[in-house]
Amino acid sequence: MKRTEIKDVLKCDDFGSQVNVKGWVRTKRGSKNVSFIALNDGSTIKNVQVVVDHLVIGKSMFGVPKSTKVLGSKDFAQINELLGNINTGTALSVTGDLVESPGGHQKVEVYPTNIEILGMADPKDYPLQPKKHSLEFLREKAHLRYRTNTFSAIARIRHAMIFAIHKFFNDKGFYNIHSPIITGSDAEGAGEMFQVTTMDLNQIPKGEDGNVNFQSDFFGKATNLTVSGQLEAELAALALSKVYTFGPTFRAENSNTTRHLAEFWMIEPEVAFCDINDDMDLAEDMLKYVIRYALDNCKDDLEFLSKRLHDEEKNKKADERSMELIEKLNFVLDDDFVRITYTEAIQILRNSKPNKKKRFQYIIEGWGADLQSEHERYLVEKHFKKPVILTDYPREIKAFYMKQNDDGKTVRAMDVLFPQIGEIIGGSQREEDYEKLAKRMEEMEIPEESMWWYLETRKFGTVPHAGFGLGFERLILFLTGMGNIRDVIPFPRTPLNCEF
RNA sequence: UCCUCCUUAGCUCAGUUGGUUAGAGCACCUGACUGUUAAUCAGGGUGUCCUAGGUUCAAGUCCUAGAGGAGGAGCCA
Repeated sequence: MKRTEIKDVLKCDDFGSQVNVKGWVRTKRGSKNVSFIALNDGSTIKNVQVVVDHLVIGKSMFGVPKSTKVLGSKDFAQINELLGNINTGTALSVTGDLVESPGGHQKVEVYPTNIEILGMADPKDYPLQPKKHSLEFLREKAHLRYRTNTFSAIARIRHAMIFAIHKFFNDKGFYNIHSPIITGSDAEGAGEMFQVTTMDLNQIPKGEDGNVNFQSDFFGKATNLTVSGQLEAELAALALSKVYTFGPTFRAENSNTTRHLAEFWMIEPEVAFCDINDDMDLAEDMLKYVIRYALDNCKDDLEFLSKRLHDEEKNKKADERSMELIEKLNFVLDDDFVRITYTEAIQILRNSKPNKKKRFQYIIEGWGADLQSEHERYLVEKHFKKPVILTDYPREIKAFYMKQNDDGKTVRAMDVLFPQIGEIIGGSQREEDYEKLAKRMEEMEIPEESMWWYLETRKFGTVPHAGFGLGFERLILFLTGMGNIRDVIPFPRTPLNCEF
């Protein structure tokens, strides 16, 4: 019989019809004559309840005579063995009647005439119990944590967001670009890189100067994993007009926080004939689109995660609790993001209470200081109480490729700041003037010879263009209300941790 | 990389000023129960108190070092 997914079974009202469901047991409860099995197949966060009448299953599967009433008789040995092998984690194929549930917690349930055990799970060894586990414990069981409500919900939302992002850009006429994962450029300027080599690390060939000789390496030169697809995306945008990348990104920073991964996924749109204002519009539109998509398509999972967050924060003081998850998502949709310049932000921060009362760990003295997370959080969570886009940062604290303003002091950077997670997007209008770009690279000691291809786009038909980078896992953090980025990617890579 | 905290049963955790045989809830095992909703009821402790040294008559508890984990900061997305 053809399998029906549980999400469809739960929607069905064709009572009396035969169905087959397959899935993994979440809990089994039972009394002498009847057992209740909650079965989940990942198609939805909801379980289907399988109600096993011991006499009925005995009759249909093992030919136990209808007249049998003595439960201890040997006719029941097979039934008891079957039920004994059904535990949390066991994989089952269940065939039976779809019936309207007399219980209050579900509309339908399955009344089986046949149960096949597809894969057993010894309850003495299976680590997941029908109870709340700590996220730290589940991180160590990353191979099994998909089988929990929290992590299956996150997985489904992650998928929905991947799809929504592609749909958003496709509908707007963007082309998806596969930027390279192995790069020969060591000047992407976005952080420490992982080296890629096939050399025997015990016998590294050295040149006469004592430095490593990469000529015998696979590519004949030093290579790394990409830290950004932006530079390649710019090349594509200066031919295709509107492009985006969505790929893995690698940073070898020794960052030990709830917001950093060594391997993460990044979305980087790049648009020609576009200035920083268009760039901000695009960023705001995209964030609102995908949040709207999640609210429209991931309702059950978001409701579960909202409840989870609420339970988690029960012990916190009222003013330390976060906003209810779905309310928070709607809140982002309802208002325009605040757009202010770095200079205006400094003014606000200098006059703020925590700055005057020296509550900030880093006191804002004057223009030019880099903003710390405490300052960003103050602006977003206390002052404006909505997402903020900061623009026109001092050029000294930003990357070489950002377009320089006429004031000679600032660049057309824009950072989108969200509550709790801080910087979710970093972007800029790019410097399209060859002379200015080359001069800035020289000042920042970026070797021109390794970036000749990038510079050539400013020599041949250069146009104003802009783009940004969105950290995918930070988006998922925000959407799911989770507190640690290691819980929104299936197999997190962080310093000293590359399990699975 | 810096700062702070944590590590006791399968899981979550309690364990007082150092003092008999180290505890609870859940899980698990045994049994009871005619429809449960993280079922309930009765019984059962299943332990390298992270590791290695040290102090002490006596260490889960104090000291030193190490390992692992978490939170915050920096870097950033």
